[in-house]
Amino acid sequence: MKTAIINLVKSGLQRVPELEKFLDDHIADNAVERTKDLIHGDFSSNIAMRFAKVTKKNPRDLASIIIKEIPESNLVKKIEIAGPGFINFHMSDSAFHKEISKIIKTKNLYGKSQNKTKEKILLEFVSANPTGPLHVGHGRHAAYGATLGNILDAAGYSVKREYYVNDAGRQMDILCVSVIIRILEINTPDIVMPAAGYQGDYIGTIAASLNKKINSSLIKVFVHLQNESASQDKEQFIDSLIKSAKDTLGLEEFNIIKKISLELIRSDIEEDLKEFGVTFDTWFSENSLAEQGHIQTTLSLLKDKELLYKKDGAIWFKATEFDDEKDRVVTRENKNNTYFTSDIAYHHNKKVRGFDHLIDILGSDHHGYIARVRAGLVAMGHQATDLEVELVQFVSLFRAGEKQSMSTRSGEFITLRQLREEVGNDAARFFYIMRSNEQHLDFDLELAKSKSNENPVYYIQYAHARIASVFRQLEEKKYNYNEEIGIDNISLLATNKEKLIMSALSRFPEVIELSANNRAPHNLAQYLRELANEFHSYYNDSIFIVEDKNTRNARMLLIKATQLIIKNGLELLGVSSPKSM
RNA sequence: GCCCCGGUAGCUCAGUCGGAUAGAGCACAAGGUUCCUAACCUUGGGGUCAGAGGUUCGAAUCCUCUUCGGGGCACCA
Repeated sequence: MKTAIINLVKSGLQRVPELEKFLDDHIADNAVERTKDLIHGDFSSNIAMRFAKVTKKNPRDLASIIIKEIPESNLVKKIEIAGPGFINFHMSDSAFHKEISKIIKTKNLYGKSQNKTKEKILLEFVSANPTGPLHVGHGRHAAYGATLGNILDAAGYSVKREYYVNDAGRQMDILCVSVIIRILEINTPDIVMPAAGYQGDYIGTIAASLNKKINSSLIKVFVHLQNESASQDKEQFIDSLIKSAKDTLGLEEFNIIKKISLELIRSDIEEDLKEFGVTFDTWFSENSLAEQGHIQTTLSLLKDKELLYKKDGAIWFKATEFDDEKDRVVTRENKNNTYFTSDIAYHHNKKVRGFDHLIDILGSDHHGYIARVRAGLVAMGHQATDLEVELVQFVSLFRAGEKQSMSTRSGEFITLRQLREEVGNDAARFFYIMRSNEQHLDFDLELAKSKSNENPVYYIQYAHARIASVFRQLEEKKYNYNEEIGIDNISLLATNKEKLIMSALSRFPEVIELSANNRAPHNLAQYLRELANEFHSYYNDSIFIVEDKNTRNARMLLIKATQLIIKNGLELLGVSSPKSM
């Protein structure tokens, strides 16, 4: 609907000689917006004010020149100049009626782009280290990423979702040692988990499920452990434990325990997310990059480009040549590559796999990392704009006004699973995305749990359920819903409430477009609340199941369309649409 | 010290490349159901858009400075 108005404005511009040259300007594409107040019509354009200066004309005069050139359309009832030079469009009733029958006919396709003509996007999100269960912070990433993916899909992008599994590096060794200690603990209960190990109960669960025989050589690890002195650095201590475990068990045995532990945790995360309605097209292993030689290829490519140098025994990448603030180590003094090296290879690999645009969803604490990854990507021959990073701010969990702690190592965090069990998937999904991702989120457990009017999820779901209930009532009263009669009599929808709700419904495609462009699912959440509000208001104002067959079917058609949009919208948010509550 | 995000009603937050009288929910006050679910609706009060300058026809929105809160500035990930 909005596109139609934009096209009208453009064809008006086209016939004004001094404005013709601005036709392709982005100003023309963004010159039309919904009005806040219906006394200004349905759509409004500020185009005359925008071009007043370059044409040296009074905005109102320019507006009248443009209006004269705008072609007739049966969508538009009236065009008028208002205020300092706005061009206001009052839509005809039939324009809205057409939109409603379009919703009814296209059903769940309404508002969604049919052909995937836009960029191929790789959306990477969550990517939490597989060292323990997801906590409530990861939940926000999961909800935001999944919803954004759905919305981008709906807006016509081809989207693949990916989870990057950090299955290489030191923290995996720490995980493995933590598991070994819990295995030893089964026969040696007084053994102590070092401070730098993973403390969570799930480590014990893994140890128990491994069902490993106690190898007598493991006692050496135990002895080593007993020698822990209070003065020793806890990070150094765990490193020496890792070394001694590898030596006594042998690398092969150590890696078996590591691999099994990793897969147990990773598959648990996958299951957790799946239950949350969040699925991925690929689970990309960091380790596979090294195994398939991508890290070496990357390093030698950078070397060939003379972008690497040695200093202090380490190998550095000239990140400063690509707008990073300092050069970065790719290979440490101990010959191990850094995490950053994997990331260069990884992001290069994403491009090689044929994606036009890469979106990474990261925690806001990673913002300092962006410039460096982008530098790596550009060094590998790609565009700086190929990589887009969306930052998600932290989640604070509140219970009875008290802030809950969230530290992974200590094991005292609230998991995503616990949250879902407590408040339910629907409330969790909605609460996570109802605020802008750039905003710190105070997640109020009591509120999310409350089955009351304080909870915005139920407000929207209730609108959907109420409509289902009206259809049930219709049957009980022995009436049939006839869609054709409804469409034939759609012009009977003419009350103020009906106009308001039709206007709200016709906004849905614009909201999808807006949410996609702004990477802002909360826009959609807010829209659904407004739509539900229009419906509840209509419900209280009007009787749908009336005697007159024509009016009855027209109204049922309208609320059917409303139900469709609410369902489509909630589906994008990953929230269910109950038929009764 | 440098960088990123934020500061909008009592509380939690929306606010579309800058647009018309700054909005919503909760809370508060007053009403509404012989009729399709009251998990609902209607009405009302409530604002130095953190502060100060600037840009212009027009600023919550853009620029500069100040201030407060969160985060980041590794041969960790």
